[in-house]
Amino acid sequence: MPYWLVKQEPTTYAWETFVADGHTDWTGVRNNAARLHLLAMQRGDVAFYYHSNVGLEVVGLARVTKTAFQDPTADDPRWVCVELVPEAGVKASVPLSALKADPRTANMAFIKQNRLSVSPVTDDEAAAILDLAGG
DNA sequence: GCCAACGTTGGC
DNA sequence: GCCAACGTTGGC
Repeated sequence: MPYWLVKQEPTTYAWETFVADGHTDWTGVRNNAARLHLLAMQRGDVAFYYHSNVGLEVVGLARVTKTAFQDPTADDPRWVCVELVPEAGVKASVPLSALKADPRTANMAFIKQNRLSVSPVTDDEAAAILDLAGG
């Protein structure tokens, strides 16, 4: 089961807003590496939800409910988005500092390339994040 | 406010 | 096709 990490600034679209909405189309990705990750997402995959800029922590888990389709906010039809629904909040949010400090997560793609808005998470990394989040 | 990392653009 | 310049993003 593949895992992912999506990040968003809470001032733009906070986890709490996402929960209130019940679902969202993950639009606005304009980076080719992130685009390839969107295309690789399968229905049922879990994505960790990370607050960038403000908060700097993993705050919840989302589930992919629609695989990649054309991003309606883009002129170029190459850009795609997926639909996500909030799955669960985490017991304890996991700060970036904890991810960096833990050898199990210190080498995550997300940490090495923090500008990527969608990045893959390995099974081991996902287990470690869930552990840090209190299960 | 600064700097590092990365992608894009444009001149050659 | 290369590479310097620039813009954007994100963390500190």
